[in-house]
Amino acid sequence: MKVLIIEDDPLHRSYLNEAIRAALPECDGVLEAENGNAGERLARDLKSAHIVMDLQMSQRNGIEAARTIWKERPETRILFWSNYSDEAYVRGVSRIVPVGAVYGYVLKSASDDRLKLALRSIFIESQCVIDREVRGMQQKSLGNVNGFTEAEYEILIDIALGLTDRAIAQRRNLSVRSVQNRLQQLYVKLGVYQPLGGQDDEGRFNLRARAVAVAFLRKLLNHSALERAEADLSAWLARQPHD
Amino acid sequence: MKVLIIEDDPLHRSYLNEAIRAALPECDGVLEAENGNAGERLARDLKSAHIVMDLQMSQRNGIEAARTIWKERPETRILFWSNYSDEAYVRGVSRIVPVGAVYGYVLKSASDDRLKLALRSIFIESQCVIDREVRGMQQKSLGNVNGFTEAEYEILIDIALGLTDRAIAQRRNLSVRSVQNRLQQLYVKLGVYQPLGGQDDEGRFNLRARAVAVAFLRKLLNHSALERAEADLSAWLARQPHD
DNA sequence: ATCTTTTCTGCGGGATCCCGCAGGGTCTCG
DNA sequence: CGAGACCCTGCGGGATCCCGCAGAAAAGAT
Repeated sequence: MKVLIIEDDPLHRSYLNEAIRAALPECDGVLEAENGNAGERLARDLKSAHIVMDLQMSQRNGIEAARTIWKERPETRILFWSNYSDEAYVRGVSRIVPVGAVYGYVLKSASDDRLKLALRSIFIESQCVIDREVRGMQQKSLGNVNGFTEAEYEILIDIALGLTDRAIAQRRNLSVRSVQNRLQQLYVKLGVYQPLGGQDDEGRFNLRARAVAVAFLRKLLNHSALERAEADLSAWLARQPHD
Repeated sequence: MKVLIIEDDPLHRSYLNEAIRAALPECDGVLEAENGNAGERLARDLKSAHIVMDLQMSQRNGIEAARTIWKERPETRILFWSNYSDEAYVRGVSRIVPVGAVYGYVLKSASDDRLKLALRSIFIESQCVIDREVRGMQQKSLGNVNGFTEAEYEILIDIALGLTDRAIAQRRNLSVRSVQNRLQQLYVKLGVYQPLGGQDDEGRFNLRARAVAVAFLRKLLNHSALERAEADLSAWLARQPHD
């Protein structure tokens, strides 16, 4: 059994290496990659790898790497080991995990023991391990309580990218008016909507831009989510003949 | 001589601790704080501390901490030790460094020796040390070559926060038209402006929203910059009587 | 099959945004 | 002093956005 580490911070890499050797004595080889690209390559070469990776790497974001790895080999087991439990990350991960796949998500702030336990659970006992905090985020995200529909999240991304209503309608196969409906819905859920009564900060905010701002502040969006979205967008634009 | 470490990652903290003891034998005490708040408190208690800190901490952002520390004791020497050289960070730091202050900015990806050398330069020889990469960012940022004026940066932040033209005008003491002028300027510099000729992706983008998106993608803006801006904004809103 | 709920859609109008045009300030340089 | 460069400002108009209203279509429920 071999384990592949994908992590760009050297300190964290060597810490992980040690933890893996300690927690998994049956493991007979630990490989390291310092970014998503190298990680994908190594994962492709290895027959069936067990992977521990960071999200948020400079070269190629962890979620992208995981997506292509899982696309080629859906049975690969991946433990995400991240600093944050931003909704953007959690949503990004649960969007790409294949059905029935074994994976984990533990925070770097977790204790030594928790990490080792997660390693054993996932790689030996084939059991998913999701940190409490991350799990909470998932629930809040997927349950409709204070949670965002896939449609709402989608349109949030579209305006964050700077698309016009018309472009969004075209991209999502909707009428312009429907796009605007979803926008209104989004504004309400983000607490950005301005009831006409309050003369207080009337007209201070541009709803569209404000929605993006609070989404960022609430970590519903983050840099890597935006990068992924931008990549998707330009792929779509290239596929688009002309208007 | 005592040194204060402000850094939220335990691994990096202990690594720093070791590096400091190795590089500065004349140092007779190393204190650690795991977030900005605790760091500020410790800095206040110590007579005259030398500080090494991370930007990007969860509780209270490094730039905020540095600002209050320097406000109380401008002669404090601070070495910023960060993962990134985002323009947003570099600009944030150089905006708050007091005149004549001794400080440093080195990346975590730098070698062991570079870090130790920086420690000695700053704390012993009173000499500023700025990483090449960061320095490059500074130049590009401050020089007008592909760089952004303070005014442009300011308005970028305002639209990123979601303010309307009118609100911006009010806040910055300008007419609405002037705000719009600056916006146009900004659009041009961000490469977002759409010359009327090109029928290609005509009308695909909402310039205002798109500008914010590319600013984020180019790391001209990041989460912590937005957080600071939001705090400033709400302070200003509170100070505002009513329109 | 019928009723209900949700979502999609067109219409229309007021507010906002984007920006060309033109006039009036300040500052510098010759 | 005038010429030039720069920024600020008002005006006006076309495009876009925000959203109430109401009918049509789709998805579920009884």
